Amino acid sequence: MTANLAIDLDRSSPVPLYFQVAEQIAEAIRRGDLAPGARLDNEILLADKLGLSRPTIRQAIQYLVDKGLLVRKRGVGTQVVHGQVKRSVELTSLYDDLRRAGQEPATQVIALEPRPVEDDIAAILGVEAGAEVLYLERLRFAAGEPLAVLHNWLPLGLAQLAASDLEARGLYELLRAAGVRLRVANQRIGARAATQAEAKLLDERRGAPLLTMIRTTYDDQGRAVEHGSHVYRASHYSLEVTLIER
Amino acid sequence: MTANLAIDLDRSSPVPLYFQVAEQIAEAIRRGDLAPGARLDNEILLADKLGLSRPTIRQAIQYLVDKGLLVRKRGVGTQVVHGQVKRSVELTSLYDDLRRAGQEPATQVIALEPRPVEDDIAAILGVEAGAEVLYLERLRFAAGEPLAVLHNWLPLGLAQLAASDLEARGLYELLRAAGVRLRVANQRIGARAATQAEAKLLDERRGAPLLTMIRTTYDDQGRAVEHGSHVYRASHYSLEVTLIER
DNA sequence: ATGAGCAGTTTGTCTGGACATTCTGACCTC
DNA sequence: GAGGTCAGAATGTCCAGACAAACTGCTCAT
Repeated sequence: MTANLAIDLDRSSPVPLYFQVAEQIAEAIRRGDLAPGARLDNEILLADKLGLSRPTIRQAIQYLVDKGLLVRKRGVGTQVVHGQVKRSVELTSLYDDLRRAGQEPATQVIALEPRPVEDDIAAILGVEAGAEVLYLERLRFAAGEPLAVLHNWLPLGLAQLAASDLEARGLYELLRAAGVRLRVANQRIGARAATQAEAKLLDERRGAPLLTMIRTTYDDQGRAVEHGSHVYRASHYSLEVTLIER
Repeated sequence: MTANLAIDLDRSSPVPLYFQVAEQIAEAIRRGDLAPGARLDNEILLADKLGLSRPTIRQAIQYLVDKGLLVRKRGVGTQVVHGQVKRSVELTSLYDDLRRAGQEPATQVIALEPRPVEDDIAAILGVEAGAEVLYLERLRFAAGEPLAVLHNWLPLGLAQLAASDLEARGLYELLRAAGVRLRVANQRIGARAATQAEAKLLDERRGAPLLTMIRTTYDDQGRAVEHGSHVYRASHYSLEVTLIER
């Protein structure tokens, strides 16, 4: 029942112990050593086996519960969730997602310039009305085909963004490299018909269904660092999300 | 800087202390007593003030960080996220969402019957191929207008679902009332054009953009308890999601 | 047979403490 | 004035233990 999984710890590593445990359990699930429905050893036994305290084990398990890989039930135990677990929801940009899927993303920068901010965007980003913000418009390709039109507004001074950088890497990756730490994002997802201009850019017919996403991202100080309004070709893209009830 | 918020605890209540703290901080944020960007007292001071231990305070704060209301930064402190925080992502059904928004939802049950399962659905639900599952098809209205067509498949025996129940309440609410504890859901969100049949049901034109959602929900034992394939009128509905980076 | 109650198991909550790591800002040196 | 250094402050990690609550399955009485 309780698979005997081997977990080795490196106490000299800077990687937290709870994280080492969590990673190795997750790996065992991915490999199939821990089948869906399998029960883990109870926390106390597990702590004993690994020479760790129970809080540390709990932290590791909680981490995986939050990611949707495990479920816990008082008086019963901890089990692996049935059904292949999809990639958990992370704060990634489309570019990262595509590259991970082996899709060879490419980007064409249409606009990259400071621009006086409109009032609604100013309110969202928390900058003064009339101030300048960086306006960015891109066309994203995957496997040689146009996939999405991306509009972004960013406060000035966050990072030095060059068009050449944006054509080689994703926006989030560049922000992270510039020391911005993304923490929270609110997204609104909808759909609408393509306008003629959008249809032309995306190689679709006017009226074709597009997936729309409006997103605002905040950093670890709670400041808005990016606002985006994007449209995707529904025929070529869909979004995946995992929800976890606490 | 650090707002002096009054938190009172009831140690005789069955509600966990960390949750009482979290709720009252969240309430202070909603009320505006804690403005966006405001810093909380540090954990040790807070623990001291409330007569709680630091781990308990940490648990309360972590809960709000996970919900996207707060951000923490080592060496600096804990701050309220800028920008009005939307309702966090919870495992709710469309029905709950609509009622919370004061939209007066209504439901018309089109089909509710056991039916031999198709192979792909069987694999998703983890039931044997050829077994029977409950098939459910509903048309959902809001404010008198058709809003979505909902298709669901459920393992038999989970709950006794009557059409009259389904017309008065949401599916998730009924499942919860029957003792099913929903924990994790995987969703895929996309868009496509309406077929003629869908257009007729939803009072749209053929080809109108629809938001699609395919969702599988698991309970606290990791078993699939519901699979749904839904389409929404994009002109009347959009989804909101909050992502948090750990 | 059937139902109620009880005991064991397991996770949930909470305490109190220790040390590590990271960030900020002030100070000092060159 | 520029740059590096260091101390203080805050969160991050980890430990050891205690009691509470919920679930399961067994036992016992009816």
